[in-house]
Amino acid sequence: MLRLSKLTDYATVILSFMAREKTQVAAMEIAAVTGIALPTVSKILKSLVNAEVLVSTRGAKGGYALARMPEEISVATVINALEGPIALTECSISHQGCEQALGCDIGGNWSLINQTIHNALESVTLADLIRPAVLPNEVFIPVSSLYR
Amino acid sequence: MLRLSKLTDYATVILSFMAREKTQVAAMEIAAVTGIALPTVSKILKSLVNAEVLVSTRGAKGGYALARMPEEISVATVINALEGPIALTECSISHQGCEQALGCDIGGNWSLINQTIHNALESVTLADLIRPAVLPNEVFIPVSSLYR
DNA sequence: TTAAATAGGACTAGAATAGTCCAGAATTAT
DNA sequence: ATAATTCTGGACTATTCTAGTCCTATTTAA
Ligand code: FES
Ligand code: FES
Repeated sequence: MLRLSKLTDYATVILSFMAREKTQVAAMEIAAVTGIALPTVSKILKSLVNAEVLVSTRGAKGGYALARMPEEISVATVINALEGPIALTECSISHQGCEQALGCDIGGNWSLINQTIHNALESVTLADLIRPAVLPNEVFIPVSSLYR
Repeated sequence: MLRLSKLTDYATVILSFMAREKTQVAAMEIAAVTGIALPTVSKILKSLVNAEVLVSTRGAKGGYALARMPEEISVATVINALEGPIALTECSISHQGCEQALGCDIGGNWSLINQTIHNALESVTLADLIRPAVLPNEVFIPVSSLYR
């Protein structure tokens, strides 16, 4: 289904909240507001700090805050923080030693696809996500999916 | 990591082979050529038939063949066949009843992202995959060649 | 009728994800 | 100082998803 992991999804929710909040907030507060369990929130925040998307302050009155402006935090960065490098195929990452299948000599054009997708994700920022919604009218849902 | 499932990867390998072959081939033959185990090949082919990417002929001398020209089979279609609808977030699919997190009111702009990615995958066909390779960004130049 | 294929679906094992928990370190408040 | 608060790092478990296998039925050719 080419989906984002749940954790990444949560991350965008959390970050959206933080982008609106603008002030430093504690993990517990985020958990309360979003309805995501504290340990899970905590885990996500830790990943985001490691990826330098957030900065943290320890101790009483501590908490988390965005490391940069929402305009400068791309969706690609967030996905990267939670799920590692964005790439569709193995060979796109390692670029060597991929022996998925003996008869495979695809290689080339996949990286073009990967690049395209990466660009798409890189071009959307947190700021875009919290904007009222540009709404591209209709979302296309394949008929076949309705019958599963 | 936003990756394709292994099965989908296999599918592209198999389809690439079939696109070159052009004639009807049996599952066993494909298994032999690609090095993928027969039951697995079989499973994938069945999915592709259901998605109408392939047509099958039963009985002795039966086998599989592309249902359309390689130019008319998009990567999006293939992914769809193996993994279901392409969408990054839950709400993009059901468009209702997504209660991932209480505080979430993202919605809108994600579908823009989804749409972009879907377009990217829709615009690449089987024919593109088997083309010698347009080779974008990184091109590997053997060090040895630099000294000639 | 027999052999060669695909069709469909059940099933198992393994891997990845989601989620929890705890002991430790840093900071502030008392 | 001491206590309370809050993040840190990693281990751990449970659950879900994926990959892969296998079996039985059906179709077709010879
Ligand atoms: S999938 Fe990596 S070489 Fe084909
Ligand atoms: S992720 Fe679905 S509503 Fe927010």
